[in-house]
Amino acid sequence: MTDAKQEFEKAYEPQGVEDAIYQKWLDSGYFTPENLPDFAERKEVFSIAMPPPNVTGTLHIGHATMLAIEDSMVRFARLSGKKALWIPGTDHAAIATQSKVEKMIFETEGKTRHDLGRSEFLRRVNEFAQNSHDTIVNQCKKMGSSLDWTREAYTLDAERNKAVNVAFKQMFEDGLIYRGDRIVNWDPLMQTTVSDDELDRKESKAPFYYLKYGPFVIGTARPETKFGDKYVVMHPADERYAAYEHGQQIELEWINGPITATVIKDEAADPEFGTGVMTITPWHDAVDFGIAERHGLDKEQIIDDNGKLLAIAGEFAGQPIKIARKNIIEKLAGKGLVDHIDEDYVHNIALNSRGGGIIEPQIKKQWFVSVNKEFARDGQTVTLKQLMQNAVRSRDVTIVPDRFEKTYFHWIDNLRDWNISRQIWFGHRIPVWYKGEEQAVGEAPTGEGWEQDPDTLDTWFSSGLWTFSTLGWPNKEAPDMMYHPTTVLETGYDILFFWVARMILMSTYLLGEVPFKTVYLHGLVRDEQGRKMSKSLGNIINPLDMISKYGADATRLSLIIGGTPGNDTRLSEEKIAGFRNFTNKLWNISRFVDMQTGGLRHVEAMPVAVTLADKWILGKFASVVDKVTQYQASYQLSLAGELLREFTWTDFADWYLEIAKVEKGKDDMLNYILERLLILWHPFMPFVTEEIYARLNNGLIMVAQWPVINEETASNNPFIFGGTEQDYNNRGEALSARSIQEEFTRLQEVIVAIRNIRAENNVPPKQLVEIVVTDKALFMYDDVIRALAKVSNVGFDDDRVEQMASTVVAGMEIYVSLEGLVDTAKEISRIENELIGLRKYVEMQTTKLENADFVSRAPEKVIALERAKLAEAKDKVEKLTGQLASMK
RNA sequence: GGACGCAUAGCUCAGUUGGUUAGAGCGUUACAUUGACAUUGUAAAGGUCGGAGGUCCGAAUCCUCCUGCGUCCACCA
Repeated sequence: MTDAKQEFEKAYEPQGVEDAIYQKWLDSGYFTPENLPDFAERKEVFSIAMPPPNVTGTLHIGHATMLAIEDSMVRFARLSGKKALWIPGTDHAAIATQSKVEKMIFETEGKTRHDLGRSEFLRRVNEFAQNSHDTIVNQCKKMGSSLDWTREAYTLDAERNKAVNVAFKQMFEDGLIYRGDRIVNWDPLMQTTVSDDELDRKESKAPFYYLKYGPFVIGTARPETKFGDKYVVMHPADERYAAYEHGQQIELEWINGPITATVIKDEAADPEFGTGVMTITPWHDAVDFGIAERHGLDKEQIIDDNGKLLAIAGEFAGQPIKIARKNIIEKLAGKGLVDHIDEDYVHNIALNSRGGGIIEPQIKKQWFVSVNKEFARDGQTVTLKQLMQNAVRSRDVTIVPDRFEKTYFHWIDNLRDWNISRQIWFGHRIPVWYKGEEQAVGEAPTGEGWEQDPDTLDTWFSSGLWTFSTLGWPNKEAPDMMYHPTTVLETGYDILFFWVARMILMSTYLLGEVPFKTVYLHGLVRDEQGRKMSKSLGNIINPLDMISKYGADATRLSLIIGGTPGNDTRLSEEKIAGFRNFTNKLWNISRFVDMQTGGLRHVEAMPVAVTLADKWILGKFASVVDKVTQYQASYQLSLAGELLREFTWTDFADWYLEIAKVEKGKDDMLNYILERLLILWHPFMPFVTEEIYARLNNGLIMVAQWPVINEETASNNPFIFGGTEQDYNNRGEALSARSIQEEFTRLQEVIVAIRNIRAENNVPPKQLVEIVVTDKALFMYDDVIRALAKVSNVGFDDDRVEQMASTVVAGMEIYVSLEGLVDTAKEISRIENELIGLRKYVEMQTTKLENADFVSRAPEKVIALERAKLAEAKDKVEKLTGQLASMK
C-alpha cells in the first residue's frame, strides 16, 4: 500500500466507503483461497458452503444473520492462516419459485402455465430467477461477505445437473430409488405432490358428523370421502364390539343405497376416540392406506386431481369438495342417517407450505427414496436411515446446540420413504427415459423414440448434494474436493430436517463421508415484541435499509452480539443504532491514536511496558486475545463480541486513552494494541476496520495475522506470563500479572470514589478539588489521579483538614476537600447508609465462617477468600465509623 | 398425545464444569460538554434470578414437581 496519508474525518460515514472497500477486496482476489499470501504454507483448510438462498425474491434479515455469522467465521479462519473458502450460490427452490411466477403471470396476464406451454413458461421462470439471483448477489456484497465468487454455483445449473443425475443413477442401481403406487400428498391447486416435510398444518374448526352406519355410529369430518367406505374398523380388544368378527359382512343402507360392509379388526382404531368404530378411505388417508395394505383391502379413488368427486359419488360426481359435503349431509339427514353433529370440532388441515392449496392424499405412481432398504456398504448391510443416524451418533457431525441432536434422531425415527418426484416443470428432470418396455436411467440414451419422465425432482434432492456438488463432484479427483468435508454448516434450525439431514444422507451415501463436521444452527430473527417478521404485520426490518442507514458493520454486529445458537433473537432498529454508535467509537479511538502518536503505524514487537497502566492494559489485552481466539474457535461469537466491546470501550478508551493523555511516551503501545484490536474486530466489522487499517499502510487487514500473545511474543514483558503471587511493592520491579491487575483496580476504585464524592456533593465537573489519602503508594499515580478525577493536589494523611468528605477504598481512607461545598448532613447520611449495608455483609460473612461444616468442607482457597473479604469489610466499617465520628 | 426450549433490572439478553455483596447494552435520573468521539463523558437508581421442595458447607447454576409463554413432531377417523 502506498496511499498518501488519509484524513481522519470526525465521524465515520460508512455510506461513502463500503462499496469501495468491497471492490478493493474483490480486486485483491483474496476471497479465492488460492490467491492468499503463502497459500502453500497454510496448512489447515476451512470451508463453508453457504446455504443457497432461494431465487424467489430478495434477502431478508434471516439471510443477513447467516451472512454475518458465516463471514465472521471465514474471516477469522483467513486471519488465522487457514485456506479459507466460502462458496456462494443460489437455490432454484422448485415449487416455491414456480408457484411465485405462476401467480405473477396469472395476476398480470390472466394466463396459466398451460396457456404458455412448458418451454415458454420455463423461460419466464428462468428470467425471474436470474433477476432474483442478481439482487441476492448484490445484497451479499453489501453485507461484506467474503465469498469466493469465482466458485459461484446454482442448484439448477449444468454442473449440478450432472451431479444430480449421477446421484440418482447410483441410488437407482443400489435399489434405493424405486417407482411405485403409494399414498402421497397431492396439492390440487399446484397439481403436484409435496413431501411430508413441506406441509403446514393449520388448526381449523369444522363440523364433525356422527353418521349411522348399519348398527354402528361412525364419526367423520369428511363425509365426501365416504362413498367407497365398505370396511368398518374397530380395535380387536374393544369389548363393545366383541360380538362382531373380523371379516363378518353386514348389509346396510348408505348414501346412495344399500351396501355390504366388512368388519375389520385393527389396532389403528382408537377405542377412546368417538364411538371407537370407523370406516376407512384408503385412497385418501395415509392411516387408512396402511390398514388396507395390512388386510389386503380394495382401494378406490373418490376425489380427482382437481378436488372434485368422481363417478363413484353418483349424483354428486363432479362437485367440488366443499359443495359436495353440504349436499351429502343434507341427503344423509333426509335418510335419517345423521346421528348428531359436533359443530365445535377442531382438527388440523394440511396445506402445501410452498404457497399451494389444501392437501388431498392420493395414491399415485411416484419416485421414492427408500430409507429403510438395506444395501451393501463396506461388507456390511446398512440403510440410509442408519447412515444418517451414525453420522451424528459417532460425533463425526456435531450439532450446535446439541439439544437438536435429539430432534434430529426423532425425525429420522419417524421418517418414511421420501417422495422425490414432482409434477411441476421447474427443476431437474427425473433422469429416466422410456421407450416401450425399455427404461434408461442417469444419462439420456442415444437413438430415436425415447421419452423422458415428465416429472421433476424435489428441490431438496439437488440441495442435498450441495457441499460436494459445488466442489467438482462427481469428479472425485477434482482438486476442490480437498475442501470436503466442509468445516461448518451454518443455517437456521428451521431447515434442520429439510436440508441438513438430507445433506448427511447424500454425503454419507455417495461419498462415504460426512458433509460437514459441525452444524451451527442460528435462531429466527423476530421483531422487538417477539413476533415473526412478516409483510402482513408490517414489522419487517430490511437489511439493506439498515445498511444504508447505519452501515453494514453495525447491522452485522446487531445480528451477532446478543444471540446464542438455536435461540430466537429480537431485533430492533434501536439496537442497530447502538452498534452504529460503537462503530463510530472505534473510529474515534483510532482517530485519537492517530493524532496522539503522529500517525497510525504497524508496530511489530510488543513494546516494553513502563507504567502500571501499560502493564495493566497489556495484561488485559493478552487475556482478551486469548479468550476471543477461544470463543471464535468454538463458535461462541456473541461472547467474543461482548468481550471485545467491553475491552474496547471501557478498558482501552475510557481508561487507557485517558491515561495516555497525561502519561506520555505511549506511541508504540497505542499503535501496537490498536492494530491488533482492529484485527480482532475484523471478522465482525470488516468495513470500518479495513478503512482504518488503510491508514496504517500495512496492506489489507483481511489478510493480516491474527494476533498471538505468548511467552515468545511477550518476551519484552515477562510479567504477563510470570508468577502469579509475587507481591507488589514498588515501581519498576518485576510484577506478576495478577498483582498488576489488583493494583490497577485499586487505582480505578480510588478515582471512581473521588468522582462519586464529587457527584454526590454537586461539585462542577471542571472544578478541581484537593484530596488526602492514607496510602503513600498512591503518590506514584498522582498525575493519573489528578487528571482522571479532576484533582489539583494529592496530599498525605497529615494534611487532613476539616470540611472534607471521606470514604474508604481498598483499605485506605480518602478525603476530598470540598472548600465549603460539602453538605455535612448529606455526607453523614451517605456514610451511614453505606455502613448499614456493610454491617449486614459482615454479619453474613461471620455466620458463614462460623459454620463448622463450611470451614471443614469448603476448599481452603474459598475459605481464605471469604476470610479476606470479611477482614476487609470489618476494616472498612471501622474506618468509616471513625470518619463519621469526626464529622459529628 | 410425544419431545424440546424459555422464564434473571422497565426493555433485550449474558452468566461454560455449583464458590466475590448476580452482570452488560438500551432506557431512566443528575451533572457536564469549544479539547478523539453529544453517534460523547462522569456518576446514580433499579433484581428475594417464575413458584415450591430437594441435594450440598454453599444453588441463578444440579434434581423433582408446579405455573406461564413458545417451538417442533405425531396426529383421532
